[in-house]
Amino acid sequence: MHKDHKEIGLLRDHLAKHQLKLTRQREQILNVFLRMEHITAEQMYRMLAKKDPHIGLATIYRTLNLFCEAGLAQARHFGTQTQYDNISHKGHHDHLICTDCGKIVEFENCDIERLQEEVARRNGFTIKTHKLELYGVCTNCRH
Amino acid sequence: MHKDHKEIGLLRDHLAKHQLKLTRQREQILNVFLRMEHITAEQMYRMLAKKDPHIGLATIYRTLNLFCEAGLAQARHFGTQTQYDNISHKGHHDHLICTDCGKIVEFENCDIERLQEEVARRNGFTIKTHKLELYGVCTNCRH
DNA sequence: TCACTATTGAGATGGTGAATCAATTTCATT
DNA sequence: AATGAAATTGATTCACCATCTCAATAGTGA
Repeated sequence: MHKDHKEIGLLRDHLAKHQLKLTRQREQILNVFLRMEHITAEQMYRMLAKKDPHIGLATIYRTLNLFCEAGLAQARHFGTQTQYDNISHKGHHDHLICTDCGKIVEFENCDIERLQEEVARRNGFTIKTHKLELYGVCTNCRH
Repeated sequence: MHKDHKEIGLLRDHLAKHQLKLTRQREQILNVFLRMEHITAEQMYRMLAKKDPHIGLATIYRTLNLFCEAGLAQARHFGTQTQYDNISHKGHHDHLICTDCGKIVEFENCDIERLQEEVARRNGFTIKTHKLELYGVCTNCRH
């Protein structure tokens, strides 16, 4: 029993439930995906480029979207590209972003998280992940 | 003194500070922008299409990005397009998003806002805006 | 007004992600 | 193991959004 192969079970469940099939490509893409916190289709493509039978870019996209449907991944539009976040890795760091110099500070705040859960519960939601970005001006840029 | 022309001052400040110019196009685009809560470049283009001297799509994109730099707007990738949110209109509604059906619920929570200010202060930041999105599953989709 | 510089607009370009479809692979059933 | 229906793959094409290019134009400080 491997410690990091809980997710393949989740994937198998989803595949079985939707009459989909477990292919070599899906396994290979999952193996790479599980080791990353987040990845783009392009990055994944490059990482798998040296595999013996090539994996096409279209398959990468399809499979990452499949992971989203199976609840393993979550798509996030970042700049022009789509980041596929690994849900199991969610040591979610939130961000403070300086709109002047672009400096980014990561933070984590349990109180905020608790309040988020509360808001979600009041609205009947079960939170899987979140994104919190604070935009402002840092000390240096305030002159 | 017009009540809705505070933003043109902000824009002028930004332009002056960066040696940029106030053009007819920028004024027209601002006028439309100020009346919308959020808008895409494509929408803006269509709304200005009947103006006497045409405004090119490239200019729309450039100007909306300028507004972001000036702190009047905030870009948000939604689906395949980019939404430009009018910051002055946002009685900052944050979002609860169902990853299954796409349902979006807006909410506001003063306690969270207060904690955000605190985090920012501890890091030497002065917050201008923020973006908070909670992703999860809504009641209907949980079966 | 002048001169300098930023801006504009039409079109070309780039880049992401999805659609197509013939060939291939999976897997439940023999 | 073999079969065959159904899903998957991958090379390519396609659609779309946003940015870049560059000659012509317009704003601004003197």
